Amino acid sequence: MARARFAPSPTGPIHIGNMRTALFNHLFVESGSNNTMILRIEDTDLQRSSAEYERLIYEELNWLGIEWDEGPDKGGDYKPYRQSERLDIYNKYYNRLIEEGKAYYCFCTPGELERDKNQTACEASSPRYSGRCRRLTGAQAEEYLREGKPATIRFKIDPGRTVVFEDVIKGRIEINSDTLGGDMVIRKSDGMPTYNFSATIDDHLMGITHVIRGEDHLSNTPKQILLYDAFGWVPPAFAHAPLILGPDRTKLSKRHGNTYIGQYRQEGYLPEAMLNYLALLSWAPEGERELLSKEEIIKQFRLERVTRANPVFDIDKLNWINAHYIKEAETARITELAMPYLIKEGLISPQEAEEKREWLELMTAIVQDSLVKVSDITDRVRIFFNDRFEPESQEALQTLKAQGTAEMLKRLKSAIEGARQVDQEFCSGIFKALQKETGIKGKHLYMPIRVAVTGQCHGPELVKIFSLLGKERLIDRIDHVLNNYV
RNA sequence: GGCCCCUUGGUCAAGUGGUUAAGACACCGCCCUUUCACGGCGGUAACAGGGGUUCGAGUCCCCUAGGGGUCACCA
Repeated sequence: MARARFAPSPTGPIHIGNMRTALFNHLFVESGSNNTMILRIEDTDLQRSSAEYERLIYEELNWLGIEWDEGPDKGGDYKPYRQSERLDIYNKYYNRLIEEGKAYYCFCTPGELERDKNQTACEASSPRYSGRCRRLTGAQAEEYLREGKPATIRFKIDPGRTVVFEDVIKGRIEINSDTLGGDMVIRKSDGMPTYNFSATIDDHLMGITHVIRGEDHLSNTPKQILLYDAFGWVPPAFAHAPLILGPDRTKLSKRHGNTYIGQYRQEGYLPEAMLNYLALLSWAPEGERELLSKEEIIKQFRLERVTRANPVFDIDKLNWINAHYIKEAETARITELAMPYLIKEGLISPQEAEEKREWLELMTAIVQDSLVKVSDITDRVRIFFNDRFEPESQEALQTLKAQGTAEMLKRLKSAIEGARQVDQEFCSGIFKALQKETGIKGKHLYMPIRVAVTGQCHGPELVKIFSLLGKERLIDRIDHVLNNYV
């Protein structure tokens, strides 16, 4: 009966690291029976949050197959699930802390705080709030409030306390309250709660039993535990997963190329590949098989088996996994996914994408096994579109200029003209016959043919190329080459 | 800088005091293929360093070094 939550801020496209956090929550929830996944939108940063980014969160989660039982779009017994709609709730708890003397209004201006910070910066330890407004009397605070002075609310953090908790992944963690920066702001002067406050209130009120998140929140945890204590609540279990690093061992960021999950989707990575790879970062299955379906991963997943060291994001391995799933996928699906790339590349029109679907699927089948990501398809199938190509290189051109090529191609052309179909049977027959008639064999036979029908020295099997292009186009291409390059 | 976390091959990682220290990606080689890709087989390569504890340490303890995180009226 565990309840876990994924609580993103709609302040940008969803990052690889966030996605893995969402995934770990999902795997954890699904690995038990009767567990619940909650999606909570933490939109308390008014400047940066937007409805569009919230929409994107749903879209990306759906793409990867991460489901939730309660959320802004789904409702649930603990609604609302958007923090900006929970302000009344937070008010109640600020007041309670103030009444109990555990929090107070602070009227320090940003300038004052800046000055304090610069002063303490000289000291060896980390900066902390001076506690100036803590000493204000109730009457003074009332007075300032009446004057309309901007105020935050601060939660008292007494020094000399040791906060201890047992992290499901990291183990026992002990932190001294001296290092927490002093009394912390729980309500900003714009009336919004700060992260540590709203997360704590909501996690408690929503009955969250397991907080699974990135390691960057490890240092927030003691502050939150102090809040739980102040309210007399029992904190949930915490599980902090190590952060994903770039190849240079710094936190994964834009400098490392694609960091948003949507970019991978757009490049033609399959969700099952992404999910499989992400699950393999900081976690390993018990057996030796690494290519696992979501169901298989769920069956084995346990938070306790998540590693503590930071993994490096390895695009090579993702590519390998993705290529595997592309090979395994239905050709119809890959064809469908390939359409936007072919259209964008100008290889086909949107109408052709529909009308010539059957042929396009035959084409996709030919190159499917060679794709690392779906977008690779454009380069692989380009040879099937332009009938007026030039030989790709000097080498290709030389191949056509070889002794006897013209004669051989003419014979090939007339054989095709006379053929019912250019299929496997036709091909093996005509290739054998050409060998006999012209005395050209091996590489010297196949290469000129390949170049004559595609312009390239490399590509799929000739038979497949023949049957896909069909009689007319083959003849047309051979004529074109005969007239211009031989 | 203070505090916290971490450290097995280039990368992901198995390993919970006794192993020839798994496996995967990448790389290299061979095979398949009259091309490319796919595929098959094989190979190179690791316990950060130093002290302890122990009959015995990748596994436990300490120190050093390195990496990461965090020190906001951002989440």
